[in-house]
Amino acid sequence: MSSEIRLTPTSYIVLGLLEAAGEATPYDLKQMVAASLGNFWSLQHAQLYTEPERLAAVGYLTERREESGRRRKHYRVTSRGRRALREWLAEPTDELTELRDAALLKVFFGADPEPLATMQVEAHRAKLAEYEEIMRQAGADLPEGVRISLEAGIGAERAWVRFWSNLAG
Amino acid sequence: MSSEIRLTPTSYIVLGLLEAAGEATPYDLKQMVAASLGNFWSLQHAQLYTEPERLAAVGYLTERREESGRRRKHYRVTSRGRRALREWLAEPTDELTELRDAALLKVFFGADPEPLATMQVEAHRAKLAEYEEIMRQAGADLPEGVRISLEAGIGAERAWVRFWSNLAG
DNA sequence: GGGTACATGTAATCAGTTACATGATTTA
DNA sequence: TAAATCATGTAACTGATTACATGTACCC
Repeated sequence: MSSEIRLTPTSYIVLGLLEAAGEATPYDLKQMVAASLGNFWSLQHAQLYTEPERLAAVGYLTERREESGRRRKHYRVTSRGRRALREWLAEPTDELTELRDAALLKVFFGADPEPLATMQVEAHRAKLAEYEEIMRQAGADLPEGVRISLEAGIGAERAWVRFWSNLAG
Repeated sequence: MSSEIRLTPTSYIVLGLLEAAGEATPYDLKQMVAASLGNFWSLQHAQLYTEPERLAAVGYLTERREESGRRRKHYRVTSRGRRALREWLAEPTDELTELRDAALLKVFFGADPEPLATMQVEAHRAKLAEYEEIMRQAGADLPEGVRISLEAGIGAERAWVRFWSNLAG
């Protein structure tokens, strides 16, 4: 086994999800992503097939393929994978995420803000409501990290609603 | 000239910057990006060489190469390019940007929030201060879209500072 | 005039996206 | 049982990143 690859955020997502699940197929991963993480960091389903393969090839995961029927692939984190995940988790980062907001990009280049603001206020309000609903329903039961992330999402959405509302006149 | 390519945000950034500049070399574009846009949507410098080429190949830009000396390439938007840009600007979007924040991802997967929060508060405070300084110095002279984008950045940074401060205990 | 930093560009690689394909289940 | 939808996977493509490489100007 060739032994070095660069670990990307996608890698850590796969490692993190598998660590939580014990064992999972790419489709399971897809479900998990859709359930919560996907709100702030979505992935193409194809990546959930290729990334585990990449990780398994260098010993971060084991792969077990069903012999009959659907011949699904089941993955598990190895101790090497667990170590990599723990190291990543233990290392804080001062990296700042960029906004990379398409609507804002248009404004930057001179688009009329009004129609954008109208659409964006609505979209962000909907997203905010969705988050708040999840928080109301499940807030107390969520793992701490997940709940905190949700709070971050709520904070960000509120900021966006405020921003675009101001522009909508 | 083969006539269809997909226009990405990168494409519109190049078109938008060139439209503002009249004529520019990739290096000029790099400077422009660094000056303001890069704060919320950065690009690799190599993209500022390859993307204009891509756009020129299908008639969105013209390319003029210096005959002597550095043989720089100078680009200009064609009417086709201008039309594409205008259409993109005129079309509002309800697309919501994902957070995709590396620090938050760690929290999501169970990292200890404290050290992360400490680092992040500091980094976001610094960024916020930088934005506010730009606003103080140049705010009044900035093109409207640029100023509005800057305000968005300030709003977002404030939200992050608030969020991470809460976590830093 | 030798070093250092800025300027300019191309090539190679790779992660991520899109497209394609087929098998299994549910539903009408 | 036909149609639609969900589940599962691979292949091809391409945009973006990384790495390399050289030219030009400025400074000590």
